[in-house]
Amino acid sequence: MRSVDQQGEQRILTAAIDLFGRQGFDGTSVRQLADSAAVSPALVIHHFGSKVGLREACDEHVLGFLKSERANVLLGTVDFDSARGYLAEHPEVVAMSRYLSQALARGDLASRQLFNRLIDDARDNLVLGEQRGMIRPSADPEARAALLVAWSAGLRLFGDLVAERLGGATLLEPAVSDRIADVALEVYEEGLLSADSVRRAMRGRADEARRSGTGAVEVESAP
Amino acid sequence: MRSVDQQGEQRILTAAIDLFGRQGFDGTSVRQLADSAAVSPALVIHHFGSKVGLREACDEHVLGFLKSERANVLLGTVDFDSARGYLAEHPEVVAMSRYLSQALARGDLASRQLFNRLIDDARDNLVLGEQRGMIRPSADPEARAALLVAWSAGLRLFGDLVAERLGGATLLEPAVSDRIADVALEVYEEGLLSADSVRRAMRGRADEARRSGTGAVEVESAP
DNA sequence: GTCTATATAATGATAGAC
DNA sequence: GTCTATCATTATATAGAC
Repeated sequence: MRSVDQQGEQRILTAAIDLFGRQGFDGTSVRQLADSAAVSPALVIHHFGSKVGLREACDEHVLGFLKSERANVLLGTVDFDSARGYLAEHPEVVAMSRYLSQALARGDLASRQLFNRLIDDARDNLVLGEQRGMIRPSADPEARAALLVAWSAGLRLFGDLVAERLGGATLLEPAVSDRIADVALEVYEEGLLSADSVRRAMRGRADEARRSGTGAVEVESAP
Repeated sequence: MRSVDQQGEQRILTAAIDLFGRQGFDGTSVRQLADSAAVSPALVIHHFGSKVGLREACDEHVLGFLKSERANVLLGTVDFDSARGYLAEHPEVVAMSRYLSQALARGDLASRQLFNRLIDDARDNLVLGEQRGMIRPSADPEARAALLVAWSAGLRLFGDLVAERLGGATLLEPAVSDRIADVALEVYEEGLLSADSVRRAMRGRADEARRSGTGAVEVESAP
């Protein structure tokens, strides 16, 4: 009956995830959405009640995918090689990844829930990794999970700018993702600070925490 | 003459950096801007030509501060202790930091320039750190700088959500920033992956890069 | 420099036919 | 389910007085 081609409601949802993800919620009008889905503006409202209702439907759809088995592709992985193959065959997931970043950047209630869910998953995965001996234990697993999720979300959000800087168009290009994966592994394997610097910082933190920073480790891009 | 109190133009600019940073460009109307600056909407247009013109003026203002000597406070530092004191005395810098994140998230031309400038600074600082023996050398300094800037921007952008998760309101609260600084140092000092895991990954990368990910290091929040 | 008043365009949403 | 036509609101921007 209706299974051969996408019907209006589904097309609208797909277009919304794409456009909201690329232009933001405010930057996308109902008319633009309707054009992109090849329907009338009225149909958008008819199916989803309002523009906000449509956004909520998008949230649910992406959140539903996050709970699926292939969510790790969207959530981020060191294993770019396997992710690339999957994403090449499932372009709609790329759009969901963009949408996810935009949703997080919004800072509203839905994004707060989303962010907390990501931290939950990250913490659980990290604890699991600790138990398996793959991840170094942390003195503050909750804070570490939160930090890594924020970092990860930043890379996802600014992925195109990173890619552009490295001479590519998107983070998913092998030429770009290989370089990023390599330097990420550098940090994840060995850290960023030299052994000397670490020793100095340790001393500084323990003994001179109240001194106003002269001589402390300062480097852009640290938090 | 006009130095005692801020005149309209300056008040508008200050209000714009604040509101654009907290609500985004699209989410802030000229009327709201005018109210916040206690002027008429027409004066906003008179001084800056258009709403976009006002945004460009904000970009320039923040970019100008980035070139100043205290830019490291805004750009990020491991040394939260010294940053806190400065920020407490210069609340307008907090607003600029928010604005910076929003500007980067926009993804337009200005944000691209901004992002590239941040990477330039980061790369230079990292190279300097390498020469001083404080930073581990990287096989790909350009990519590492880009990655760290994206991470840093993510933490800045999602700082409030991170803080909320850790029971605070903002990243600048000592109760929050201490925990984040500690776990960031964990990663920067020792890395994230255990020695075992590193050995396994090295083998996997070298020999089995084409195998579709089974057994590879996978953890949410990795890039 | 700053205001009031207003023009003009775009937006989200509705009514009602098919 | 889907459309055309339209409403009410809000947006940016302008004109011209002070």
